[in-house]
Amino acid sequence: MSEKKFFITTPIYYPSGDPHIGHCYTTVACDSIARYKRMQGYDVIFLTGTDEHGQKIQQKAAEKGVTPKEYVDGIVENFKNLWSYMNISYDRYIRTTDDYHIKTVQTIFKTLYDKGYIYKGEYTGKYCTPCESFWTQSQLDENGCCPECHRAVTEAKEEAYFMKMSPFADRLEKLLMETDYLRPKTRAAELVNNFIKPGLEDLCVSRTNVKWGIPVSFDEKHTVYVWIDALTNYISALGYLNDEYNDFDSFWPADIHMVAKDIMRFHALIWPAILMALELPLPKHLAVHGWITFNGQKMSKSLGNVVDPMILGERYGADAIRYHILREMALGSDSSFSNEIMINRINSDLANGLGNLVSRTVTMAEKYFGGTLPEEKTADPALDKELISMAEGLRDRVDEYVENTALNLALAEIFKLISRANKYIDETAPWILAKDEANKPRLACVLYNLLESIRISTSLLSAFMPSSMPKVWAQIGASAEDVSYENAAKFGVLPANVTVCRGENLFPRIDAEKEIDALNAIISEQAAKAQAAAQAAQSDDRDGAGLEPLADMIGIDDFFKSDLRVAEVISCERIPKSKKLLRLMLSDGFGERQVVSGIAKWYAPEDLIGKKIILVANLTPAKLCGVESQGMIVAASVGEDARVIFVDKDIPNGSKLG
RNA sequence: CGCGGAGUGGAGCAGCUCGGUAGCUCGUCGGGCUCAUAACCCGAAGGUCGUAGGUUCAAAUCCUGCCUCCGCAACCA
Repeated sequence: MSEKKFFITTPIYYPSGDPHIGHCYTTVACDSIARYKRMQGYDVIFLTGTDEHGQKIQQKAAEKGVTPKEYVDGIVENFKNLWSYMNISYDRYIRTTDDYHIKTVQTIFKTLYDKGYIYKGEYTGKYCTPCESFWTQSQLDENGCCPECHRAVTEAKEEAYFMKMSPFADRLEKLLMETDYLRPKTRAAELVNNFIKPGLEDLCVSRTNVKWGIPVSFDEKHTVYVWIDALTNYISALGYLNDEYNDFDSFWPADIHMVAKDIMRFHALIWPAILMALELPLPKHLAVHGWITFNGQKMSKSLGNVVDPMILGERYGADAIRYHILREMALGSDSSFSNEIMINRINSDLANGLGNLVSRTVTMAEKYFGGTLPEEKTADPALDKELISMAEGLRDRVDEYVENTALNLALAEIFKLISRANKYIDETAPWILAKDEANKPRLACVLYNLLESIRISTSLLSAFMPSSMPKVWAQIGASAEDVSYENAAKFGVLPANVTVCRGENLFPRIDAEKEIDALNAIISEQAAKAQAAAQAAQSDDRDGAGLEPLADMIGIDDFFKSDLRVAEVISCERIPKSKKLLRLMLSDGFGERQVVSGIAKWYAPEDLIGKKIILVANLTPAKLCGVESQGMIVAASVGEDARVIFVDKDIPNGSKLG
């Protein structure tokens, strides 16, 4: 057991569907860091897992006619298969349905209650079942639906436990602004200004209408709501307040929690607050990365552009995918993914750069020396010095980048040496040396220097591309000892009479045009399937694809509660400060009234003036952006868009619909 | 005047903290080489560094106004 401990985590993923390349992104990055740290001699725990509770899982399971546990068991299997395929070396896989985790969560909940941080209150709000989220009225989207998934929300009011957040506001602000907890720190101001300064709201930490979850031990009708259940996985997996493991004292606080930007908020505010309440040390770093965008768009199932990492892996190899993901990823910003970028990257760096370097070096060693270099060598410092010093210093430079979670830069640094080695071949022109027997010692030295450069770069690369680097080592005749981390900072480690052995091409060059076509075909096929599936799921009606599900039956009386009138748009203008709102003056037959409508995205004021529309005339007035709205304009939602329903000009203003 | 980020050769980015020859990767064009996976190496073209001012001997870099794009927040009765 090493004295040096290192604890790194991915988020626990929500297994409501199969894993995709977004999950890969975080996990591959953590895996590479974990492997690198192990190389450095750290005693590492690399944790990943799944967040398996909540109403959405309950519902998905019900749809399939299985128990929630059976349902998540199936998805978890798929996650684990993908991780195994991608060579993810996690040490621990936590499932929030594991007994020991449940025990920890219940104990923490009770502790926080006893300390007075958790109290019983009442929650009112709109709840989106698929997203497992409560939303305030103001957070809802243009159709009054969930701002995340745009599906209908339900009114919910219930007794609930809350956790006080205000006691931690000052410390959270300091944590974000004055420490390097958050990476990149550029997002700290955003969090502080948006959430801390306006006053942190207390956090709803229990639910009564969700059965699939961890019961509150002292009040069994309550189920622990997502935060305390999910976030505490990071410590329950170390054995905090449970008997499953005994690593909390030696591995906490975590060195790195890595997350994507959509859950940054929870890890930057709520998780530290929970730890503060428990009086536990805070994690050292929260590394936030962006999303993978596909051709500039966010990846989404509805767009059908979710890339299945398995398909890519089968075509190009898991390591090529890992490399591409890691090389493109910069902390903070989104990274664009497109078939073209990926293929170009694989071709230029892996095939042309590294693969070809290994190939030409090994071939020359075989061709000129029958595979085994002679011991007698002649150095030429003028030509060799730069390559050697670059190789010797590489490890320290990569160390620094890994330390800062800048994996893209770490890889760039390694590939600088690979490029330099390719250039070295041209400078030394081994094929000319080979023509004269007298130059053999010099030739041997050149090839040896190349093999050493390859050894050093691939030793370091093995943390990022674990399955293909051993193949290189077999070709260059390097032993396990030769490619250790220790030796990565030394030049001259391979035996002087090293024997090489040519093998398969490591990274075959990809025919870009052909592959892009093939991938596009796969993607459109997927999109078609996704649409068909959506269609089947939504409704039996063949034309129902993409439509919202039909609402519950109501009586005619309910219908007549709403007073729908024809009205004419007299004037219309944008509301400054708002992207979405238009202010309309309507003539409703009785007089004029002002209505605010969130259609500025689709209609310019002049599109509406003089037109007749349908007005919901008996809505209680409300203020939007400070402007009073006395009614609502009827519009149809077409996917993300809205279309106003216009009516015939000869229907008089004020005519009642029914 | 909500908060924050960004605008640099065809594409993607670095440089801006601490002003002083505008750099990297890919692409394009020309050349070289033949050990290698039509790979490798060299060279060239291509940029008013969003815009208008200001400070300075000197501004991509500092200051001010404006424009555009992107997140987040407040609103789509």
